[in-house]
Formats: sequence, structure tokens, C-alpha cells
Amino acid sequence: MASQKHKLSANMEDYLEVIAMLKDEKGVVRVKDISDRMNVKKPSVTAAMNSLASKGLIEHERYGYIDLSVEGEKLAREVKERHDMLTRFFMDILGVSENSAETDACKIEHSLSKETSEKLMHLVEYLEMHAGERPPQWLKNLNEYIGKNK
Amino acid sequence: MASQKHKLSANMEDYLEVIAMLKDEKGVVRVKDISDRMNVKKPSVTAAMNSLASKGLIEHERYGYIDLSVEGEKLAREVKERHDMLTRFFMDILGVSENSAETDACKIEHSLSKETSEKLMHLVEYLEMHAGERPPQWLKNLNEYIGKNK
DNA sequence: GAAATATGTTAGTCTTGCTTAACTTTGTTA
DNA sequence: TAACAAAGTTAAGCAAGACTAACATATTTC
Repeated sequence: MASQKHKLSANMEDYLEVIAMLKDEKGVVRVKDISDRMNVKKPSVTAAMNSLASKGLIEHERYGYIDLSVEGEKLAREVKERHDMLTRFFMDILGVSENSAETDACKIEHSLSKETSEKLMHLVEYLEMHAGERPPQWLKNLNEYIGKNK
Repeated sequence: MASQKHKLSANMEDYLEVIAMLKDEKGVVRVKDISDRMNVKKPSVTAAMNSLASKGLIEHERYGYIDLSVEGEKLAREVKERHDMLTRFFMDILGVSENSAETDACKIEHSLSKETSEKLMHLVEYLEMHAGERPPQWLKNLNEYIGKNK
């Protein structure tokens, strides 16, 4: 079996996700970048990197750059996918402010079961699909009811 | 000011919620009941009770029963309300199994911002309202699309 | 290329929340 | 009522994750 079931803590998932984001943004990732982005101090990052490296999810040479392993990359993408889906749900469907949507997505992206996140994904797809093609009355009603533009 | 902004941890919110449930079910609440319900050992409960008592959220005499204070009762009800709303959303709208719905609700009930949970509450109300009065076509489509009855 | 600055790591501490083992108190029952 | 069982508490310890202070390595810059 290629990938043994890593049961990562929410915290470690957050670190992985941020590493993936920084890699996308800047190409390379350093302790300092992570520390700034996550509002933690550098020693906390070092400790987290040791933990992730010991699980084979990142590669990290002392004083050097940090990179995701294949396995780590895969996990990070899964988390990010849930995160983005949740953000879309909160913003596009519920009309929550970007700020709250991001914050809430960050917190619950680690807790949803596979079953629930898949079904929620379907809901988002369905609603966005219909929202795109001249919104039917019921979606307008819904948005008004929820108070999207209050 | 009557109630200073208690920023409770997710764990402490769980204890409060369980105390409220047990009080409803049995009338009185003991350490043993909480320990059984939450799958933790009794010393963990004792520690948690000391913490909640020091915050004025419960009353607890040594070797005696546990009861919610007015403030604790209020908080517990708020958590339970979010919990129930989430469970309904997962089950009634998404068609998630009761088991996953309960588990997921338990985990994220502590993390949602006020803004998001209020709007989600509105969504649930809106959809349930329309589901009740001979479900319109779009709701059927939605449920099929999500795969509610797969 | 040496000094100054930026970045990274180590060591030690704190908090939260859990555990086990041992002890105390309360309740039951013969 | 004495003894046993059930429930509660205390003490000690562990693990995750965060922090500060101090030290080590890289990178700039003059």
C-alpha cells in the first residue's frame, strides 16, 4: 500500500495547507514565511516541521527550504479543496462576508467527514450551476430570506 | 454587565452541553454520567468541573451533584441550538446519515461564527419551510443531485 | 571578506486535556 | 452496623502546541 492512513491533527493539516499555499505563491517555502502567515513564532514552526518530516509529509534540510513530499502534496490538496468548497458555500450560497467565510472554513475544514463534505460539495455545485444560468426565482427568494445583502 | 464574554474552549463547551443533556434526561447530573457519556475517565471530568465552576458556569459541591448556573445554562442552550441546527442541515438538506450528521455537528458546532451560523439557520428554515409544503421540483432535483437516497 | 542583519534551531516553560494508580467519601446490603 | 461496592478526588505524568531567551547559521552589505 502506497499511503498509510495518516491521521493528522487539525494543526498539522493547517501547516501542510499553508506550505502548499506559499509554494504556489512564492515557489519556495521558509520557516519565516510560515511563521508570518500563521501568526506563530518560528520555534513553533520548526517543531511542526520536524513532526511533518518524521511522517514523511515534507522534506526539510536544516536551515534550508521546506518542500512537500508527494504524499504531503496530496494531503494538502485535499484539505485545500475542502477549504475552498466551504468558502464558496459560505460566500456564494449563504452570503457570508469574505472574512467570516475564510475564518470559518479554516476552522471546520479539518472536521468534516468524507460523507458530509462530498454531499456539501454536491450542493454547492448544484446551486452554483443554477445560479449561473439566469437565477431562478427560488434562489433569489432564498438569498433574500437569508439576508444576503442586508 | 451581567455576563462577561466567556471565551470557552470547544472542550469546555462540550462538557456544558453534555451536562445540559443529562439534566434534561435524568434530572440530576453526576461525574460518572458525564464520564460515561463523553468517553473520558472520571478524573478528567473532575478537572473539567473545577474549571467550569471557577468560571461560574456550574455549581458543584465535593462528592455531590452538578448543576448549571444561569449563565452556564444559557451557554449550553446556545451550543445545543447550533448543534441541532447543524444536524438538521446535514440530515434533512444534505441527506447525510444520522451517525455522520451527529459526529460532524459535534465537531463544528464550536467553530462557526455568529454570522455564519445565523445565515445557515436561515437557510435551514427556508428549505425546511418549502420542503414541508409539497416539495417543489427544484428541491427534488437538488436532493437527487446530492444523492440523498443513494 | 568582515560586520551587521535576517533567519533558523535549541532548551526550557506553560497550558490544556487526557491518562493511571491510589486514596477518600458515600451508599448499599447482609 | 460492619463490610463491600460505587462514585469522586488527588497526585503524578504524558502529549500536543504554543511561547521566550539564547544560541547558531546564512545572507547582505559596505
